[in-house]
Amino acid sequence: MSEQAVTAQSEDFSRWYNEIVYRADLAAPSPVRGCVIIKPYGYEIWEGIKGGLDRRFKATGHQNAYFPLFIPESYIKREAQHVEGFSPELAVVTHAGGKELEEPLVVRPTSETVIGEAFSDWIQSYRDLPLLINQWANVVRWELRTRPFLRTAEFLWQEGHTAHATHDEAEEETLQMLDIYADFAVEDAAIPVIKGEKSRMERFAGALRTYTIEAMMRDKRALQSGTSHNLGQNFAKAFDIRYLAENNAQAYCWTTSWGLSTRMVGAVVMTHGDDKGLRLPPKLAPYQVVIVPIYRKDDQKPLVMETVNRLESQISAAGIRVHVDRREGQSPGFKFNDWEMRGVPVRVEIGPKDVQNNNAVLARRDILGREGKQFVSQDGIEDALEALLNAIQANLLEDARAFRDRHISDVAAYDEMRQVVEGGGWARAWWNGSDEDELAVKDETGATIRCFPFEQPGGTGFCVKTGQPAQKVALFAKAY
RNA sequence: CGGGGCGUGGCGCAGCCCGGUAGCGCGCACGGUUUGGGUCCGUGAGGUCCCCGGUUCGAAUCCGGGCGCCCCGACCA
Repeated sequence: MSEQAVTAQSEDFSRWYNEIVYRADLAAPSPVRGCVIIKPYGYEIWEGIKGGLDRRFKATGHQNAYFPLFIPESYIKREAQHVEGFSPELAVVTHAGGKELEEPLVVRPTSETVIGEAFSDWIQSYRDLPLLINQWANVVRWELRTRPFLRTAEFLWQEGHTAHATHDEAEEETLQMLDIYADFAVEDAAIPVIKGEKSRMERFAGALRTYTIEAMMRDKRALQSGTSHNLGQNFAKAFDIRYLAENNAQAYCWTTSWGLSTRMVGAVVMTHGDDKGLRLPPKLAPYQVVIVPIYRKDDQKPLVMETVNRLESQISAAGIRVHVDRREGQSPGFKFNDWEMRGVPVRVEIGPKDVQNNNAVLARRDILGREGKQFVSQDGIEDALEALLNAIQANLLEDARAFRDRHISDVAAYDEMRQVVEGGGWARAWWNGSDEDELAVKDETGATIRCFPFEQPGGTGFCVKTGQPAQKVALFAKAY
């Protein structure tokens, strides 16, 4: 790791992002174009995300299962819009076992089709419904341009797939899962998100409706951070997912799917990070607390380390993830910078003076310098840390929320919208345009409709593009 | 697929124009020094100079061809 400072966010945000990802040791380049190696520190963040979501899925009655990586090519083609949406980015296996396959196998870009096929076997009766399944998996989408975590050719995610007896139940499920994503984002990742519905253009290939949570990154670009789709009966009809109702009549199921990916790791980096590196929300931080021992000469070392070891077990026993930096070659100053780069929420410094005074220095990552430092007694340090971690979690959320709200503007005129978007902000405007109008906006301003927020101002207005009366407002932004 | 750039120890680069012992910074190993905000000094390990062909006594350098990667655009979780 180089010891030079990273590129400032203000200077070149995307360069900043790449440097942070590699220098904070989240990921490493892979031999295959568009793929990355997720290193342990990055993977632990993902594990935190998995844990937070999985708990919520289970609590709402979902079960995990696993479906094959390979999908017969013909499956993908069964739902018309689905093929059209995914064909360009499929990786296809044509040979295996030294022979050409009779039917090529697609490496799954998503699993609606295989799971739909399975569901049609599993579901016979209304008594089998609802069927609530989730899988943790890798998927492949051969994207033209990739960036670590934000868009890679292969990525990790969870995809939920459910089947229901009625449209309303499916809709309820779709919205419930969006709520779960939003709750996770806000509570665990400290990322404020806006819930809303996607426009027709941005809808999932084959869905009736797509809902999204949208987050604002530190460069003010929007990141779609999780989506939930009401698939209607489209996949049920393509894969013959039917059930026998109470009245002894056959009916097609109503299905949903919803996913959240390793992109969320990128969201955490870009929502909270600053020029010193990552700032991890305590709930997702692999290490919530790092202890840096400080000693001048070898004779001080045993004394300091004795205290450090004692505090380590004391803090760990309180359920706080703590790490002691026992590296010999580096100075404390180096370690301070290193852990700031890696975004550890709280640093504990223990030196000879602290040993003598039964003290410890706590330094918080979200407030750098003297202002963020405090001296506490070693007795009950775990309580002080607990409180501090909570405060940091809350502060990161508040910080991100304030930043976001500062950069969303209501606009009435098209020129105004163009201005806002050019300045990097998000524009909220009345909309009743067509697909063509939406495309035109993208061409002319670079912004897309991120969503029609659930939270609407009420009343009606005039479309920012067509000038016609409009029923709802849309959120426009440049997106990742 | 259009437009630009680049391939030289693990990483970042210089050398190429004008052919002649392959260099620098970081990192790594060892020894010492230092340690409360990125210590300093010394010693050392580490290279098919992207690949193939050509010119030449001699090619990282010149010529021809190929491959790969990065950035910008269109596509996208």
